[in-house]
Amino acid sequence: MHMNSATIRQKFLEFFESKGHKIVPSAPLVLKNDPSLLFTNSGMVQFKDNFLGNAVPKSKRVADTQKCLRVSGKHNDLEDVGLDTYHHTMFEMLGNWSFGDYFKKEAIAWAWELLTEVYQLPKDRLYVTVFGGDKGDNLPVDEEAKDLWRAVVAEDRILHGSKKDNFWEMGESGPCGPCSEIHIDLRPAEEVAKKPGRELVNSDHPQVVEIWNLVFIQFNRLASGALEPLPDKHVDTGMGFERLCMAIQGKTSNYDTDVFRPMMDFIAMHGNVKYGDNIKTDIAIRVMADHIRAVSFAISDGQLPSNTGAGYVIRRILRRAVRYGFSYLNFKEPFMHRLVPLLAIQLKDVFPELHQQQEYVEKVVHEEEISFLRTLEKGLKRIENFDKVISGEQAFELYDTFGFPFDLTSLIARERGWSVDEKGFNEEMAKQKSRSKADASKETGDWVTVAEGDKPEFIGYDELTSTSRILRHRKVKQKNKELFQLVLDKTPFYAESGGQVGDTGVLEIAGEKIQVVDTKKENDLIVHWVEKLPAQIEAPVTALVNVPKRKLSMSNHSATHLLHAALRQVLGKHVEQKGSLVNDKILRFDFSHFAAMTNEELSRVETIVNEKIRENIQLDEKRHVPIEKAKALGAMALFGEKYGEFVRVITFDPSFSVELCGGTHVKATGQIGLLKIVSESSVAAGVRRIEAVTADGAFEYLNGFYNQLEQIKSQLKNPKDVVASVQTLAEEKQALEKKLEIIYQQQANQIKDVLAAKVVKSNGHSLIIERVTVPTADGLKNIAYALRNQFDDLILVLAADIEGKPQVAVMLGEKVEAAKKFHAGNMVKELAKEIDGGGGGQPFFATAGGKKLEGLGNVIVKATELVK
RNA sequence: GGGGGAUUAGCUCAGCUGGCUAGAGCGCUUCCAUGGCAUGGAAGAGGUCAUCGGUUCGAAUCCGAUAUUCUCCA
Repeated sequence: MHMNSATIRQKFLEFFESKGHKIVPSAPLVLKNDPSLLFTNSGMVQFKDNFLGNAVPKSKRVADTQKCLRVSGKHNDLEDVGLDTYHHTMFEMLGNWSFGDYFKKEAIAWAWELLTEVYQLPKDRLYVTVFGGDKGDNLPVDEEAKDLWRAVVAEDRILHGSKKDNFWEMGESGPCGPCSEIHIDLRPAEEVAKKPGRELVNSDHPQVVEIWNLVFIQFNRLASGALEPLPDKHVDTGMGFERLCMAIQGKTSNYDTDVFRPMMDFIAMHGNVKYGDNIKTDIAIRVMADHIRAVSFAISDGQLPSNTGAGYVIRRILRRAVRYGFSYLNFKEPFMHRLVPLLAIQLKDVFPELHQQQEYVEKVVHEEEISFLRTLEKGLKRIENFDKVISGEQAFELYDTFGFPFDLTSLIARERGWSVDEKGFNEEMAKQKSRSKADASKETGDWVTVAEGDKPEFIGYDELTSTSRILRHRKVKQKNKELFQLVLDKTPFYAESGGQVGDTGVLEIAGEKIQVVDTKKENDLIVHWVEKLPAQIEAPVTALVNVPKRKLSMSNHSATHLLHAALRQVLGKHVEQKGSLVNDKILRFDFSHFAAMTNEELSRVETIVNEKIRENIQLDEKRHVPIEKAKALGAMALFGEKYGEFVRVITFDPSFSVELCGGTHVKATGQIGLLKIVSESSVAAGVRRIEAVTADGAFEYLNGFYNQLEQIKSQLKNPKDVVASVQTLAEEKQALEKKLEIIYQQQANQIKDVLAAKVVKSNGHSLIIERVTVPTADGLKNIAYALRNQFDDLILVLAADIEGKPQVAVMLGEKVEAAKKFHAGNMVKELAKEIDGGGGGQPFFATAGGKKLEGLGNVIVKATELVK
């Protein structure tokens, strides 16, 4: 049966919609507020809070296709992608969920119905697995699932799986449970006849593969390792979209489906090769076709390539693709960015965020390619200095310090018949890793429940104090520093999010004051970071936010909205927020724009914002607005931001600034007082950064300048025009320096002439041995060089008094130097003894300094003897 | 967050273990040659060697701190 990939995806969503599921959009690829994960790596990530009980699900039945990214983990490593025919960095995961609603029965029946009836996959090629039990966890075989399968599948197609394959866990701790997988055998009939597919399930055969995993979440794993049953049971399923397409379209590789093939043909055409002709070029084509997806979607979700964290992963993925193109397809110029439009069109209807930002993504990719190609070029130059045997340290330095990939080093070495010490390289790498690990070690303890409570409530939009209770706490150990995390039933503390920093403040518990050093979100949980636990953990807590700090943050945050709107007015609608930081000192706003802003543009933006401040526009805050309605109001939603069903809308003048935002804001813009832009700079290709200060910060900033100017003015005796005055001063200084230089030169010349007149001809040499007084060592040098230019048979010894310090200089003429009878360096060393000093230099010119000024006379005497 | 590197003329860079009065190519200015030019020739301007401190007779070079930037690891 033939179906294209778009149809396959659509049928999945339609199927579950018909079974009462709500179809939701994919969450962004890049995660915020989750310390345990950098990227969405499976469909369930966006529902984590539902499983953890921290959030109420939007609907009890949900289905979607989710963008996922995997670059490391037990089954996945970036370096494997492209080598085989089934690993990917970015992939789509189709999934259906039940939150305390249906369980194994429906999940199993529907999965089977979809695969065999809608997709018409052959039943005689399908196998299912069920959890076979585990002694360590004291769990039996999942008989419930097995019975349900028996209703549709022959007994001999139902297999038992180990804990590794059939018991799913979110992480070290948290919700988990047994799972049931559906596998398909895609081998040709003659091979199936030789060996039954059931023997190849879960044995890494590229054509006997898992296509769907149905997870039945029924336990919670504690940090101690023990399991406790969950009150609500959930279903979490995930089906790899690309693999499903392969199965339905009857291909033997994910890359042969219409998900990848058009892209690969495009790459092959421009690389002047044919896919399938050569294993090396095939790998390169797959790598590029795969990686551009991960990179493009990460960027469209707001993650720029960078040198830390998630951004670094994106950089690595892009660089790997460039590397393969460079080495095997001879792409010496940026090429990857040209794939972006193809991808944008292909997935326009599924993930519109890329299509909407196509130009921006292209630009970022292009710039990143250029910079990496430059890195490669520098590395290639460096390799030219190596020879035959490249040591592990050399290869590692090239990689670690200069970013030159190891496989390129060994490739080049192979081409030239050189050798590379790979073992040595790996050893250096291991050292680097252990250094970093030692630094990053962190231990997180189990949550200790103090009191039961619903989802903690944030009341900080309206209140800055509250009377609360501690719900739970835990210990976190990081770099020998012990901190505690507290969760309150309700809190006025704002948790870091949307760029605004977390609140600090004090918790008062039974007379004890506990400092809150930071407040952060962990998924939807508001976590207060404190340095110690209160003695009376169950007593009521008075929570007091640090008000002055918070107010400044509010001022900066509201100003950010005004700035955003003003930028769109001045520069155009292509301006989109790409990041922001708001604290009590400064606001930083990153946005997409392709050129540096002119001073005129900056001042227009500043003027608009300050006008809006003076208009003292009242804050219009709407909570719980349905997202569709908010968008209809013209609210700016950000790419890469995860929004719930209901959102908060912040408006300052409906015709000026309407934004979806969870941050805290001033009651009216007048409270901002003043906004002053401090700097405008570039962060990446197509992204500019503005830093600004407001309120007290702006006043201090401008006052600082004012005071500085006052000081300068008074230093200059209060001229009418300070700027002109400074300019004149600088010009005069330069002119004076020139004059002084000329005078020094003249002085030196005079001394030189005097000395030249005292030349004594002796043994065919022009001898000058004199005591002089000069202002600087440089002057002494100049005189010596001038005399060398005058006499090619010169032997010069000068004993100088330079501002009370003895100095000796010896200079030889060209001929004397060539004769090699005298050596200035040796001579000066001998003479330096007389002034308690040391020195040296080149064969024809050397200097020495010392401490004993009275010794200068002896220097003359000794020098006279030396040249005899 | 931790490690390594870089910062020299407007631009791209050289300057080895401290010591040729800090260089090259491109660009710039002036002049000469040709009908024209990414033309050829000649002369010239342009540098607090990132900043601050230290070691030394002497620091672009060695050491420390700061700033900026590249890069690897987490």
